[in-house]
Amino acid sequence: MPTSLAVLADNGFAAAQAATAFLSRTSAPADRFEPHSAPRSSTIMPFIAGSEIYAEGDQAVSFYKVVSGVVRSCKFLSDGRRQIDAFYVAGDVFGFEAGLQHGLSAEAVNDCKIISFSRRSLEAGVAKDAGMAQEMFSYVMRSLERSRAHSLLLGRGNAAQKLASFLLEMTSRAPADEVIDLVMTRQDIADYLGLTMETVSRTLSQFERDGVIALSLARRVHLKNPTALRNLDS
Amino acid sequence: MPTSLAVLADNGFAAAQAATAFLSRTSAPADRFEPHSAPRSSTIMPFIAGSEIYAEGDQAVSFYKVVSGVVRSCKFLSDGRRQIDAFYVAGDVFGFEAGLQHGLSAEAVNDCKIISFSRRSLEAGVAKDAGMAQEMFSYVMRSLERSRAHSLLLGRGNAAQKLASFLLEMTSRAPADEVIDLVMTRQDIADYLGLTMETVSRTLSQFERDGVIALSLARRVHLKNPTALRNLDS
DNA sequence: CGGTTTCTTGAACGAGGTCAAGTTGTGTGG
DNA sequence: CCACACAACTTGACCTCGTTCAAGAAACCG
Repeated sequence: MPTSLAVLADNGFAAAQAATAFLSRTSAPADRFEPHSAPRSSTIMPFIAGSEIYAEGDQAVSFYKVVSGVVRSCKFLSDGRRQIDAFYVAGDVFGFEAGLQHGLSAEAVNDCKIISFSRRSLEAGVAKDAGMAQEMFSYVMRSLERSRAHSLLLGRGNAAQKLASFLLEMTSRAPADEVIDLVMTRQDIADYLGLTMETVSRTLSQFERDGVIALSLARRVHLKNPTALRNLDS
Repeated sequence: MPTSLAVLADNGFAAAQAATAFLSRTSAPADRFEPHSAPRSSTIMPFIAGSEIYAEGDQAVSFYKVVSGVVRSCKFLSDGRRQIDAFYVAGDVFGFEAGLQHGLSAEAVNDCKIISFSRRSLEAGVAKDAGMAQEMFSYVMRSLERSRAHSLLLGRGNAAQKLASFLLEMTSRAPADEVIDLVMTRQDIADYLGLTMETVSRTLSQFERDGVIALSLARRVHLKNPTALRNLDS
């Protein structure tokens, strides 16, 4: 197995496994961790909350993996609005591009650690090792699935459904069920769901009044009735 | 070059080219055609307007390429609504899945011809030939880019902006500029943009009143002022 | 603590949805 | 070739949900 993707593979993704997973099943468990040594082509970097990892239009010389913290990828519109495309948590890979430049910006939502991978060295490795291409492929397929799910979410009608989907998505990625610590602001959530901050706040308040959730802190959500959320989400 | 992707590669995508394109530039021109013989693993199939190519939940044993006509991929929601994820025209590849089953349905919008590729034979080829994996990769990257663009579109506010984006997207894929023959119904457009049929109709009428477009037939759009659309789209 | 950011809540407004006719277009059979 | 039927599209009137604008409350941080 090549070294340059060893870190990418740290959550149960040996290249050999990925080879069989290519186009067939990419649902490798994301919670298995194996020790590894960081290869030359990767660099671990800290980012403080709110700082920019890369900007729209930057040369896409690297791609990234979240070690800890949360990252948002987003686009700024000419009218000042912002659209968030995705949130990335520990284990997620982001920042691959078809073109030469990044089409979106990426920013640290809270303090986080990010591993960056040189795109050039990956390309070189890929030419030698089919397994590496397949591993990348599975990451891209996962991005594609998420992006499709996000499109579906945005197209679907009302605010309650969007927030139900959002909470369920966050739960599925959170360490514990029942309690989610949202790291992002209401504005972040709004920009992700195509709503306003106020509507997000109102809808969460309504969920609380209905006994579906409890908010011990503004960003700590207790799921009292996940089934109700799932019914909304449908 | 392996045979099983020869047809996939018919629009300027030799595997060798794709190898260099991997992760760097996938913007191969889609209008160059080279002669080829159909390999064993692919089958050309006609579909009549409205018929189903595959349904959500079907085993994803194949993926597909549009030869002629238009295909929509969509999801049916429990409340009876329908969300269209993408339209595919001649040259587009669709239907790859991370999992074992299709997450969306695909239907013929009008009469069309589709080439189907066996996923198994591709997997076998991929194990032998890195170039093939890279070629698939570039198709998936293109899907990812489109899906992201669609998310952005859906999140962005008003109906006029959505329709402007939609018309520009259709122009970019249409043979001639200035005149677009929309193949899909107003309902299809609505389900793609997260609007209602009525709003689509009203907005197009408004564009016509503003002299931005002309509608010689309901589905034939003449772009009188593309700049105005681009300004809306921003 | 005091200052600042984030979040919540209220009231009025408006874009888009809903419901309901009409109109245009298209294909089919007399 | 026309008449009829059916589907697709347009338009209008009303209503609803989410936005906007504005104020106040809560949480966070030096």
